[in-house]
Amino acid sequence: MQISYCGDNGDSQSTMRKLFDSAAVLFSKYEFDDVTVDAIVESAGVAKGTFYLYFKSKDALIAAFLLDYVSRLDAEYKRHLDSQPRGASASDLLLSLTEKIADMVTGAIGYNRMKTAYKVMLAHDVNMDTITGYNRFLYEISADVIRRGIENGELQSSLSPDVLARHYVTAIRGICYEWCIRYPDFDLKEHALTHVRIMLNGICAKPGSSL
Amino acid sequence: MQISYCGDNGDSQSTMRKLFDSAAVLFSKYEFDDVTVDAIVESAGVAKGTFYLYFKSKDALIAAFLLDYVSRLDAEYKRHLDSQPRGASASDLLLSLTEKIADMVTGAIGYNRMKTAYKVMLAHDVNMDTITGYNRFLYEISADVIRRGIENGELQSSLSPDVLARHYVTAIRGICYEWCIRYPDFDLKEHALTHVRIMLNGICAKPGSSL
DNA sequence: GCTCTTCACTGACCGCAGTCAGTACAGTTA
DNA sequence: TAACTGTACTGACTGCGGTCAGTGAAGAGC
Repeated sequence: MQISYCGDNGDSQSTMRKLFDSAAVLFSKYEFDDVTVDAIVESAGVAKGTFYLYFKSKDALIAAFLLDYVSRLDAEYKRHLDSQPRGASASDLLLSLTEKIADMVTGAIGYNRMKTAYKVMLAHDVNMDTITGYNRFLYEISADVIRRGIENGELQSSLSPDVLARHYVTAIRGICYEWCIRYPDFDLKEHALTHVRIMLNGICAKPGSSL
Repeated sequence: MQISYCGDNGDSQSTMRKLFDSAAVLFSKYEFDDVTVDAIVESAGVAKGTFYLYFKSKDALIAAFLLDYVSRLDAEYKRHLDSQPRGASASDLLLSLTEKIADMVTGAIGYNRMKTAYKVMLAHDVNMDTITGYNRFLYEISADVIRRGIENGELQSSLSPDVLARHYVTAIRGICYEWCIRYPDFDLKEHALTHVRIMLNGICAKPGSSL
């Protein structure tokens, strides 16, 4: 896993790694909020000032941690899609992807990490491009599904697959945000599936299909 | 305007008002982040501890400030809908409402207030029910539009108007969130209108309509 | 008169994120 | 050898959100 911000000459690289790895250990044990920068630097055996040579802020470190996480997530989403039956329709694929995302969010990722991620993205002084940038792998794989659906006539829209994929991801992100602010009184998977069905019916060539 | 948390016997009420009003003045001049609790209590002429008798946290005060704001916003949305021509279709009303919301968000409310609102909602230890609760007026007025659309056969869905309204508001909130994290590189109004069109086509009885 | 309780209010204090003037030391030049 | 430069690192310090033991005044009961 590659971390940004590093001048990579010997020691400085390893200091950064020490900080990142110490933080990763602490993050796996405690909530982000409960892990102090003091604890991280103590565990890494460096002074507090050193931390800020390598990370612009605590949020920046959290962002680096999350970016790493997200790229592995997207790889898993891709694997999930690839494991679907050959003849699956684009709608089914998109719904299956949605279900998979909901499962990951409510399961492996969990409320606290999601909440922190959404907070950090709002901070806006931290580079979260791997998560928010349109070159994120998730945009690519959902655009692929949509493109194939359009090519075989199953889906139809005046909008490009890329634009539709952006609307899909925006919707999913919005629903995950809603899950965070309503937690635990919100069924993420059910809401996400219903929303995607509403959207799909809007771009389906054959209307009147089940909702 | 009614603020929560108040024991309302004489002096205590006025101390709360002093705090709230001092904060409101400062919030109108500076960003939320730049207004310190120390500045608020100094301006209100009370000690810091007193602040925490009336507000659970700085976020709670901001929430109270925003709640007030939102109820006035929703009233304006209602007025906007009422001012639309008599024969306007449900789709047109929903699109017009969407446009109005986008205008308010990018205009009167602005990036910083939106960002803070979305951050505070994530905090989850602050009561934002007036904004997130399903009894928020915005849910009611959008459900009304959808209900009338269903009743006159323009819209069709196995889902209830209330559920559809929740999906509508969730979508709008999600797109506003997206606007915040991409600010300023995101056309809120255009994205919101397109998304609502996608959703509408999904619940329109007459398919094949323009997208 | 006197204690006891209640309650609005106080401000010194704490924890934590983030800062910055300063140190130590390994080259580099003269 | 001496003076200079760049750089990895340091830790005391600041600012701010939030806490809590304590104060003073206004009743309640005797």
